This record gives sequence, C-alpha cells and structure tokens, in this order.
Amino acid sequence: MAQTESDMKLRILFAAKKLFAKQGFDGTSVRQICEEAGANVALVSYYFGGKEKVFQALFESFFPGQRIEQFEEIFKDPAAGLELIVREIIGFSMTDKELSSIVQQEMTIHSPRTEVVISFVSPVWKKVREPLQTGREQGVFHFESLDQALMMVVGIALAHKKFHCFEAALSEGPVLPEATADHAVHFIMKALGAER
Amino acid sequence: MAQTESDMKLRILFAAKKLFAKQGFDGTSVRQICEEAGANVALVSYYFGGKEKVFQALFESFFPGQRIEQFEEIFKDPAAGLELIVREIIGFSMTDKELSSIVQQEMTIHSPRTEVVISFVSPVWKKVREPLQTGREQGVFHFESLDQALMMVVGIALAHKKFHCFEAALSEGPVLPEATADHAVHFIMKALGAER
DNA sequence: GTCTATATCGCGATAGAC
DNA sequence: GTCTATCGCGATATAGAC
Repeated sequence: MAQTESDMKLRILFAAKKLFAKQGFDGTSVRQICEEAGANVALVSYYFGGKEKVFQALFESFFPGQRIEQFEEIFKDPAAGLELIVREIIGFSMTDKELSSIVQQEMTIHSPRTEVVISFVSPVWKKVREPLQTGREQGVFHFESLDQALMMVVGIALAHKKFHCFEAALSEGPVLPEATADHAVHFIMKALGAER
Repeated sequence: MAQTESDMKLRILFAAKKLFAKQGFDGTSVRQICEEAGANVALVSYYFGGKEKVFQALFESFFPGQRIEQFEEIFKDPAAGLELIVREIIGFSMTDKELSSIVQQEMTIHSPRTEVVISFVSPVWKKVREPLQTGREQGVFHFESLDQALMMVVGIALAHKKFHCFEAALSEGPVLPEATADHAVHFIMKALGAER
C-alpha cells in the first residue's frame, strides 16, 4: 500500500495517453479508454472527474519540465545550450512518442485543452530562445529574425514526428532515433551559420 | 444557372473547412457546419452523403495539385527547383490557412481520413525530394540522409503554422507572409550547404 | 474501490412533406 | 432543393448497490 497512485488510476492514464495519441482527444471515448485499461467506465469520473481532467492529468504526470532547469551552467555557451535543448526535445519526442503526438495535435487546433498544453510547452520554447538570442549577440549564430529562427528550429526538431505521412516518399528504411538527433542538430547549426 | 455547384453546396464546404481547421474533424458536428453555412442539417447528406464525404470533397475542391506540374523546366536546376516548391508550400499554407491546418492535424493522427490526406500530400513530398536528390548528386546540396533532409525541409516550411502556440515566447510582433518564405528558403539553403 | 443501471444529452443520418 | 421530425446510437456522467 506504499503506492501513492492506485494501479487503476495509472492504468487509465496510460490507456488514455495511448488512445489520445492515436485517435485524438475527440476521437477517443471514455468507454474506449476504460476498455483499454481494463477498468470500469465509472472510474474515470471517480479518479479524475471527467475526460478533460484525464487530459490535464496526463501532462501533470508525464510532461518533463524540470529536466531543463538542471543544466544551467551549460547555457553559458549558446551553441552547447542550443544543442542540449534540441536534443532534449527530440529525446522526449522519441521516448514518449504518445505524449508528444498529443502535444502536436493540440498545437494545430483551438480547444479547451489549448491553454493546458501551452502552459507546459511555452517554457520549453523560451529555453530554445535563450541560446539563440545570446548566440546571435556573441556572433556565434547568424539569422535575421529571432522569432522565425525559433519556430524553424522547433520545426526541425519535431519534423520526424510526421514520419508516417512521408513513408510513401521515403526510401532509406526506418529512421533511427540517435541518427535523427544528430542530423537535426547538424542541420540546425549549419542553418544558423555556427562554426563546427 | 450557369453555376455547376449550387451556392449551398459551396457554402457548406467553406463552413466545414473553417470549422474543421479550428476544432478538428471529430470536434466539429454536422449541425455546427450547417449552422455556420446557414443550411439545413439534412443538406450535408443530400449533397455529399455524410460528414466523411464532406472531408474528402474539401480536398478534391481546394487542394492545389496541378500547380507544381506546370514548372517542369525550372526543376532542371535543383536549387531553383527546391526554392520554387518550398515557396509553393509556404504560399499554399498562408493562402489557405484552413486547409493546411486540416492537413497538419490529420498528419498527426491515424484516422479513416489519413488515406485521403496522404494521397493528396505525398506527391508534394516527392516533388521536394527530387531537387534534393539531384542537387546532392550534382554537389549543390550537402546532407547525410535524403529522408531526414526531406522531413526537415518540410518541417521548416510548415513551422510557422504553430505560430499561435509560440506567441508567449515571441517578441517581434506578427510574422509577415513574404518574410516567412524568404527566411525559410534562406534557412534551408544554408542548412543544405548551398552557395547563395 | 469497483460495479450495474440509468439519466441525459448530442451525434449522424434519413424518411417524407412541401 | 429545402424543410421538419424522428430514429437509433453512443457519448459523458452519476446514483446507488456491493
């Protein structure tokens, strides 16, 4: 009984994460979630208080926020800092493919969940912004618009998530996790005009 | 009476495009669409045969496919060809923000609509792939993986679509349409190591 | 903590009047 | 071509038994 969260609560959370990622929030029913979790339909209300609350609990439980705060000193060097945060983003999006899919879905629509997602995600964008800004001031990076650069860096970091939509246009077989991060970092650094 | 499509059919189509873009397919009801269009609920079935068919009709009516085919000769030059297709993609995603939002939504989930979207979109990815490949062979572009490069180029081209999610992290005010394309093309060319 | 049964609602789709 | 009325279903949520 030392467990804080009951088994069932966690099982529901995992089931919801899986199904939201695959089918979207609106495309997933509470019944489906409970069937996947092996739980009774009533338990979603009992544990969370509704489907929307399950969504929120998903982010509170699984979104990695504090990891970035730990490496403060490395951010002294803009190039190293940018590489770190980009690798963190890609690492997250490959470790928890489900949650990162949910993030991407919600980033394209306006829903009652948008606020929740933004509150978790925009601190990360700000962490990307920091090394870009100081890097430009120090002459390490070269670009015209900070806003544009920020969006494009994030666009690259998350590009591989649309993989399944590209399959018909690809030829080199499955994309390897480590290779993706290396390629993305290299691509970004070249685009920013950073010496390597 | 010279019009092929009735007014009402078009009005429904436009209403659906607007609402699907904002709320997603599953988050939008037929009733909502018809209210927005000023049409009766029964007309969706009458004109299209159901909600799914409206989605398909959206792509058949508004997705620009043949535009790319027209500029065959410019594709002789990989750099010019890549720039053209990237500008076409960004141009489309800014001209028809709604349809391109729908594309992005559907690219992140697995739904009965996925097949439709992919059938329209993957010819475009293949058009991006062509100049990348011949450009590398000719020594104009430099990158390790063609698949990775393709995904990252598209990632950059579509990055600005997540704009509203970045707002809290941006500082330079609204992003201008023409500037976006210029920045994206410049960013891509530098990343690919193309001489400018 | 977990279940069944049910309340209430909104959905997509259609039959049939006009 | 457009309407009303309605069918049948599945949704979320909850009351109350165990």
